[in-house]
Amino acid sequence: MKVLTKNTDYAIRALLVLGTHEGEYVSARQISQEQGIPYQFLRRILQALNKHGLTSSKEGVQGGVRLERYPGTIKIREVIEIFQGKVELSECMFRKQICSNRANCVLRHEIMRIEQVVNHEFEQLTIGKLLDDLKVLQNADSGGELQRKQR
Amino acid sequence: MKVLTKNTDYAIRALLVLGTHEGEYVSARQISQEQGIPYQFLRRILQALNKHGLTSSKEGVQGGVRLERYPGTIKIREVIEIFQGKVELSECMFRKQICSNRANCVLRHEIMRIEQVVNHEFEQLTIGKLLDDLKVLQNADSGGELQRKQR
DNA sequence: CTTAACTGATACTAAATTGATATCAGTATA
DNA sequence: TATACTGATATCAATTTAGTATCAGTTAAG
Repeated sequence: MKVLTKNTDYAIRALLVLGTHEGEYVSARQISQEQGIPYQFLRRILQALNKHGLTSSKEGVQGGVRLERYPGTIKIREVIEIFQGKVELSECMFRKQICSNRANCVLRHEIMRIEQVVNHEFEQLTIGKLLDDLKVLQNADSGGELQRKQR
Repeated sequence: MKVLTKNTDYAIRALLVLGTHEGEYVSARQISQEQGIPYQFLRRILQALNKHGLTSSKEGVQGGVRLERYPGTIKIREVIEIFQGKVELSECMFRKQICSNRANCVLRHEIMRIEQVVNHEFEQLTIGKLLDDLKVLQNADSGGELQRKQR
């Protein structure tokens, strides 16, 4: 049971790359190469991030994509919702159906509580937080793909 | 993004029905009707629960399925794992790949922390807990499918 | 001792989702 | 004006999900 899809995965990684180049345009090609993300797949992901205002783009030579918001304000929850919709543990039965059955009500209550716990975690985690963690790692050890690209 | 599939959903509901008839065999047909679960689909689910020892079955007339464990010991996490495998937020990249990329390491660390939070919740929640909640509801209000069947 | 109510075990199908690729048009810079 | 870019889609294969169907065997009840 895999909760996060490739879309979300790649989006987060792309945002991390952009976060290490704040203010600069970075091309899809470069992100693709740095992170090993299939180019065309990544392009669609970046277009979605653009549409949702997380990033903006510049066409033409020397164009690319850049962050439009401070990394600390970009919640992982948002990213997940762009590509996978709202996190719901069991949407069909517990949410959409009229709760005609007490068993469903019970389940719904507990399930929704867990749902809130999960959402809270994804709400607290931001691209900024991940970038901070990255910096700590880079100071402790000089390896790492993102850092090398900063040279 | 729906985390729990129908398999898990139906399995939990079937276990709740069985929990209200502890020790007795209940037929797939009856559970199907009570909970509105497609009969053949439910049969496969019950066979899986049998194979994993949560229930046992008796063939022939007056046969059916019954709980083999105390409801309080049946964790929702187990049920999920039977039908959806282990809860992993992002298995492919963060877990299976060698962590050659610092960004992945960072993600993995945070993702695994959240993963633990989620797993802890599903570990704490048991069929017994849900049955207790059910009883509280039934004492407060005489509606409810499961209760009616107990007459 | 036969019928009917059951489970065991699978095989099959349709639809949705996921991951990935391809194409063509337009834009900006060197 | 060639080239390095994005915008916008269209298409595709593999997998997963939800659901259906079938046939064989078992047991209780009449």
